[in-house]
Amino acid sequence: MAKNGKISDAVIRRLPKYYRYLGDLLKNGINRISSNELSRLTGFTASQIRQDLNNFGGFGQQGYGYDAKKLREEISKILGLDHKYKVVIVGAGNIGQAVANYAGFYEEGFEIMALFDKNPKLVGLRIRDLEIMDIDDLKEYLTHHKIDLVVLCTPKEASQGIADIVTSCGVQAIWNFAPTDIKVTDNVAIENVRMNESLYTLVYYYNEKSNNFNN
Amino acid sequence: MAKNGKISDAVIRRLPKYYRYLGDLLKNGINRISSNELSRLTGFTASQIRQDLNNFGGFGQQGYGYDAKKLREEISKILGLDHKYKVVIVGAGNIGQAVANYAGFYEEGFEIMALFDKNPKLVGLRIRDLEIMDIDDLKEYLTHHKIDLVVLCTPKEASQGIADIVTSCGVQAIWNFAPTDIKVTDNVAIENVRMNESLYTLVYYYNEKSNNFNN
DNA sequence: TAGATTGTTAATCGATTAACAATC
DNA sequence: TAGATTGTTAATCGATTAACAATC
Repeated sequence: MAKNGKISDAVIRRLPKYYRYLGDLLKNGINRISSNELSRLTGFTASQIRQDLNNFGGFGQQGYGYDAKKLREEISKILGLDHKYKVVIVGAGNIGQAVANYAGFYEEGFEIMALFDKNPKLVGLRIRDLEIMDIDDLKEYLTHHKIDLVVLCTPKEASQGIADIVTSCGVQAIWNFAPTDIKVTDNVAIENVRMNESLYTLVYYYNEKSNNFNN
Repeated sequence: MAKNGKISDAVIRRLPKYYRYLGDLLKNGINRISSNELSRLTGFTASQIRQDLNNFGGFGQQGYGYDAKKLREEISKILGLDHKYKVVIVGAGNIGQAVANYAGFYEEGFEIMALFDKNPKLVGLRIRDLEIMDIDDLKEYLTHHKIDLVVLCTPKEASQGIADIVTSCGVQAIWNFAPTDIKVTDNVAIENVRMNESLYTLVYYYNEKSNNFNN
């Protein structure tokens, strides 16, 4: 842990992976897990796993390991997955629909409350049990509903404008799929899914491996 | 640069961001850029930017800065974006369709050659100018076409199986959107887009900020 | 030339790993 | 108890930042 008591981003970003594997273990009826075994599953070192978890408390037991169910619950609490979150999706194209349709999010407490789009061909269509609403009604909607999180699935030209609108309405979390950087005030959490950058990185490593082959 | 001469992953993952901002600059008719100005745009320190770029060569000029066009081309070469890549998408649901429909990928040289799906309701449908093919024909297709990259947009239960098939057919790059870890041999590049983990991380920071507010 | 800005080395910082005492 | 495995400190490693000489 850093001296200021803040947990580093690298640690936080490993927690979801622990959470996922613990879920898998429980599904397979395994209730006890050692840092060594978790290391084998996740690819992180056992030492790192113990360090990570000890940032938040001593969840294990010497000579035994960790109780998978209890540990998963603790990580759930740390991440905040023990709460429910009201979500609005802006941009109801493929990505917006993919998020709306992904059952896994609902199971973890993310409730899609509404979808908005600018395209008249999409407005009125139903995704699951939700009718896509007109983007012009977004501000009005947000002033009347307490929304935790907005998923930004608009073209990149529109995203900063939408971000400004939703944050001015009090939304404090933005999940951005547009390939652009969005500026928000310090009280707003923002997380980018950078598909472009991911693809370019993949291509770099693809070529690196191919080149090695030609050596 | 590490002693072994290998560029660190952290450096590689910053390159696409440089690449993007250089493109924006060129679009705005700006041809000259200093590390200081790039720092302001990207949020990385000027020192880091100079370090990063110098891993690959001295692309700048003292007293002047960098030529945006030249620098962008160099990064393009480093990442391998100066090549064309033949791409097959497996799983033609929302995510698969989103990738297929995203024009930006085509512009960067990624040619979608075919889409495959298991769902008979999707097979035969057209996405852009491509007919969705039956997953049963995937192996046959790959043996007759040299494909660089497979995009995995299947449910997580199917992804390892598909990965095994495509790598056995010689595909050496997998872009995986399924929320699971896939095992491949060392000659295959794999890159995961972990939407779940991204969302959980966002929620962590969202709660952290809210808690601060309540202090 | 003077000013600007890179390229590059050295210093710092933080993250990861190793080691082992504590203890179940 | 003996064996196992955590929690935690110390050592190492690598990444970032600072500084400045080189040079355009």
